[in-house]
Amino acid sequence: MSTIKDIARVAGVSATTVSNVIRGNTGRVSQEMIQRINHIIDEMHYVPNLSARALVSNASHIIGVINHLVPPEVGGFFQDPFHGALLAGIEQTLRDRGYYMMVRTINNVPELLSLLTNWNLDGLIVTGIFPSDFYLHLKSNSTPFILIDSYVDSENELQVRLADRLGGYKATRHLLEKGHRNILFCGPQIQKQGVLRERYEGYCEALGEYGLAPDPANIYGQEIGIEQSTALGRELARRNDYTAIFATADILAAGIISGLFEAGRKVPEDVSIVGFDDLNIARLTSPPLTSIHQNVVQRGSIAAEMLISVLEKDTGAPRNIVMPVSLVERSSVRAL
Amino acid sequence: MSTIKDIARVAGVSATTVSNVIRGNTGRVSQEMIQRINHIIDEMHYVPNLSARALVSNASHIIGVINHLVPPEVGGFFQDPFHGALLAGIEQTLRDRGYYMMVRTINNVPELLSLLTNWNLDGLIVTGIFPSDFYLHLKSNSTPFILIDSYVDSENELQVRLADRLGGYKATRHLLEKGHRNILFCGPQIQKQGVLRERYEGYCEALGEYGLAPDPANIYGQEIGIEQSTALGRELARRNDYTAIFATADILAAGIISGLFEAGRKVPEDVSIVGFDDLNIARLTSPPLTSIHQNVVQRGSIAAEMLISVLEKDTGAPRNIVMPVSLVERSSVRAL
DNA sequence: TCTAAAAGGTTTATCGTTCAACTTGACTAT
DNA sequence: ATAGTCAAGTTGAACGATAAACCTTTTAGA
Repeated sequence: MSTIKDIARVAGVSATTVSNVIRGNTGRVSQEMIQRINHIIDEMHYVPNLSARALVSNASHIIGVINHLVPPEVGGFFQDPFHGALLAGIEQTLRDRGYYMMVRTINNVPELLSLLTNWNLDGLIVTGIFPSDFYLHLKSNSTPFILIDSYVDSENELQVRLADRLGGYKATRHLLEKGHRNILFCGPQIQKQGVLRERYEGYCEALGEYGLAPDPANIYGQEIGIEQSTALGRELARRNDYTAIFATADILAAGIISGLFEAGRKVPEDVSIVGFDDLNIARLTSPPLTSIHQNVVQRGSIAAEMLISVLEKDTGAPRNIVMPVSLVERSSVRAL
Repeated sequence: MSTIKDIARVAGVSATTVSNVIRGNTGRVSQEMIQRINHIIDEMHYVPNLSARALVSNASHIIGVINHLVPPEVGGFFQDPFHGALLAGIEQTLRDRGYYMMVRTINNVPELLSLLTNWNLDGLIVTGIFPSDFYLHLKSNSTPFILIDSYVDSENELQVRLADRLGGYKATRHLLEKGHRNILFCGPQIQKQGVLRERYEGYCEALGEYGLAPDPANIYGQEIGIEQSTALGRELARRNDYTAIFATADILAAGIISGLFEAGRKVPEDVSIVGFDDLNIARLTSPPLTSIHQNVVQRGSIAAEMLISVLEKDTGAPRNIVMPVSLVERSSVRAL
């Protein structure tokens, strides 16, 4: 493997000059020399050693992608299709912009801190739900970070949010417009705040517009694992005082459909259902799932882009984006 | 951020001694000093800078996970559930063994080479189907690598293969035993060699045992994207000279089921189907899918483990593993 | 008493880059 | 003629760690 000194020797200049050419810092280098050096670099297949560069310049060009608390029932981070789509977008953008990506599951604060110091990470993309002490440690560290699905109530914090409330509203409103009145709400435990809370509020708002109030018996705080969601489907097959379901995640919806099917209930003939996320899986259920669409790949991509803007001191770039949602109609909802 | 010198100063020893303690190279350090240094390290929240270590020791403790040619129709690498499961296993093991993971999509040879020199990667886990010139470049480089789903005919090459032929055989045999005689084979273009070829050969072998020969009209070289697979389902709904389908990937099977459903054909009443991989999605289809199971997460984990064994000079470790397959019966096959 | 080995370190060079501070020669302006 | 400017570099220290070679002091044995 050739080093910058090898190139310098062949070109008959100092390493600094080569370094300047490589980094486009060519103010003090003649045109011929630039050509010459670039040619030699190609010839010798020279590639800069980024560990060395990271050491001296204290910037690694590595972005860490960390995650926490993606439920093991969905197979953890990498097997969760939502996070898969997110990663696809993140990776694409980081590659295009010349950054490397280091993905890591973080279980506790020391792991977080060692990740940061170990590699001089330029920045961090934070996915999954993070406990607040993680957030505090991130704040007190100088490494810039952007939050994706862990919301913080601060306009100044870098984050890529989603119009979750509107999504919940649109899903419910759609079912109401199709004539449904008794609509179940299924989603992981609703917290005081966060994604789920917002979707729930959208659900309540839509009901309100039709003069309906949420009935506690219609709220299922269900985890989105496969076992749990199919089990929920079978359980729901035993009730028949409702005609529709709003599931706050496609994988949950898919499980419910499967559970209902096993119990002999048909979608949409017997039960209508609307999902959320519009992941690939929404097109693979039988019937294909009507869902609230969000562009997850793009969301990852935007997160990466925003973080890089901050790293590269583009102060005009937005710090807090709310991505839109839309309803995608397929075949899982029937008009009454 | 404190450095090794800060620790050394506080402890009143040289940096080398601290370095020795950190790396457990404690032959020449007194017990009291070890305690003292460890205590100071904790106190000062010292974490070694791994770029510096990588630079001097020419070993980074980073393992690259590279992929190529995962069809965009399935959403690329990260959105493909097979590769997601693989990554889950890889990441888990790498973390446990103290390695970092750098995931990167490689589109051409220069990208491959720069990845290698940039970071002094300790090793490479290669996923996805790789063209042969990639393989040649990998061979000529000194970085150890292990292949997962790109087979090479060499007992000496590090790889984690699957009993694909047996899988194809078991799937087909199962359908035959249930009384099916006209069985379609659906899978991405069958090559002269590789995974698909082997599954196809297993299919032929099982047919042969029942005195049947594969009928070219029954072979569908279908890509596994969502659009294509649901389209195939609709297309297959127009034929009715068969009773069963062997789909060589669960996502393909799921699409076919969905397409058949749209066209009004029922699984398993009208058509039986067996998938391959037994991914999470196999439990979410309606009906749940009978599939050939492989432990993908474990496969990733084993690959990481094998690579690390090589890195750490464990010469006794196996170099070439073939993982088992088994049939998992769910509800997508009906006995005739 | 003297020597050898063991215990417990230290010193110095080095990894491949970058960065701040110099240098050198040619040209320009007065 | 002489200072001043500019183009086109060079030099040497640093980044944070590791590795090889070296150095003391203490202890044991003959």
